[in-house]
Amino acid sequence: MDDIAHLAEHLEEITVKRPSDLIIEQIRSLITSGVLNPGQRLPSERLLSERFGVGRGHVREALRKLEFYGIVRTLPQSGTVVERIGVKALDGLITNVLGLEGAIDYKALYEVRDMLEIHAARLAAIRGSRALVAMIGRAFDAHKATVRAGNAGLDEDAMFHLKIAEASGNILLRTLISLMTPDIIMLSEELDTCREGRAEEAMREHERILAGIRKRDPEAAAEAMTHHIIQSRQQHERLLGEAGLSAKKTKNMPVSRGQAG
Amino acid sequence: MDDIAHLAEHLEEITVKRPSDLIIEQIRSLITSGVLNPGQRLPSERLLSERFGVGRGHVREALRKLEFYGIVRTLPQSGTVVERIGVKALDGLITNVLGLEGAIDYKALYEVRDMLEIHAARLAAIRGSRALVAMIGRAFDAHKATVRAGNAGLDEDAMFHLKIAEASGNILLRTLISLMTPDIIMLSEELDTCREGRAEEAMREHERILAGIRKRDPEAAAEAMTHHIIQSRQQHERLLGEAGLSAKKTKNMPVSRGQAG
DNA sequence: TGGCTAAAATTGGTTAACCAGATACTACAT
DNA sequence: ATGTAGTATCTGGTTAACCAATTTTAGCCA
Repeated sequence: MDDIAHLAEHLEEITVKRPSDLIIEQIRSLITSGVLNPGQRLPSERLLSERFGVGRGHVREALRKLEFYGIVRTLPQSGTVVERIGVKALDGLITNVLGLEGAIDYKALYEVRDMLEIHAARLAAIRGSRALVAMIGRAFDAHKATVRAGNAGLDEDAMFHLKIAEASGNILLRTLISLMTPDIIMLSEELDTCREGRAEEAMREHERILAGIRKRDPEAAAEAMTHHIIQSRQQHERLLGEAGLSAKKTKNMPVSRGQAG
Repeated sequence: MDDIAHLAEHLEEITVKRPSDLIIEQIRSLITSGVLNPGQRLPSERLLSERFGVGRGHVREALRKLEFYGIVRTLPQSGTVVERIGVKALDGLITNVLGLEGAIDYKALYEVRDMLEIHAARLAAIRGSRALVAMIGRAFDAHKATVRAGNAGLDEDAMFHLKIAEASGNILLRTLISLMTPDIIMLSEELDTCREGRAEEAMREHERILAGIRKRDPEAAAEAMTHHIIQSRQQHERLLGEAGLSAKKTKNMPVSRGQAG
């Protein structure tokens, strides 16, 4: 049995490249080699699938991915065309698409999220409608009640942030914050970040953010959100350190997942 | 014929709801009504498809979408489970998923992009590796050469920004900037933003950004990027105004497109 | 009774066949 | 020669059937 254990040491992890990624690579080389030019129509899905010796589903998946990143455009019953973008940019973009290996480390996630949340608070103070600000207020009340009842209130905490994102009036901002929310919630749960009165603390920080938005004071709201986020982050980093997970990766971030596993 | 013209006035635009979105709504009501709890397994794809009277493909598309937004998780040959997140947050997240109607207006796109690009420049100055900073330099040289040759150089311009995003060392940031790049390029092309020496101007602004990154001066880099972006934006807004397209929408932003049309 | 094994049913993954709409082509009338 | 109607073909969209891995369950043995 020791032989096997010894053998195992030599087994390197193999990366099973997805069929769709291989197809994307092929399409990239078609573009960079000049066989396929911007604005031009790609071969039909059927042709591509039989040429690659794989089901049409995989070809479709690859095309959806490229369409998602704005590299091609599929017209129903007509065909798929390469966007009219310079070849260098196309090459760079496709490289990025293929570059999203696995998961994203939390440090990266937090960095982006912080930026977005702070700006969302600012925008909510500037242009959040009366109704949406009232929604934020209700979300805060729900959070407060849950925390006062002795619960962690992660659920309500997240809703508070989502409502602010909604009130920002920027649908893209809202969507991106929405995308990151599940990971934040699950990590918080895993680390039990709400221990030792942190839930109560977070609630009070929320109160300041809400006050800033209600006063229509963008900088106050942004400052309060910055403070809240710094506090949360310190707590997370401390707990990640305790658990020895300083470089922990997410499992859920969308950009890391192929759209069809 | 006047009758027909008159009739046309009364024809309201109908929204053809995607099958996948209808399925998502059903799943949401299963969750909010308590029939389906967080952590629990969804019915099989087969059951859902025959229950909804639609092909399994549509069910799969709906599940991919929900998985993309971190709401469910599909395990191969095993089943799909709802993430262990509070019901309120799940409801809010699904609402957001369904809320992404059509396209995104450019104002929203620019707001988010600006935030991200400025921070990317800052991070690139702080932690961009020597090799990556050199890549930014080469991208700048290529842009400069193209502009000096009298071309718009949109392609090379985009590459410069992408390289900075790469040097930021934040893969998520890089991905998000990458996502927005095609729309920016296509709008710039459409508006012919590089007219009247704007290309040369942009190139000089790039030069300042590059200098900041090379000096490892984060704030200088961020400031230069801010200046560059303000200039670009003013140009864009002016031209959008001229063309009477002040509320123009994108056609490509990923979050607005279902992953599988 | 408890634990193990093997077979059957269920799962998502994959492929192939079919459908309706868009396109390109051809024949015909002008 | 040219514009046009009709048809054949090709496109992506959709569905259904098949496959392999997993899970469950029934049966057996200690």
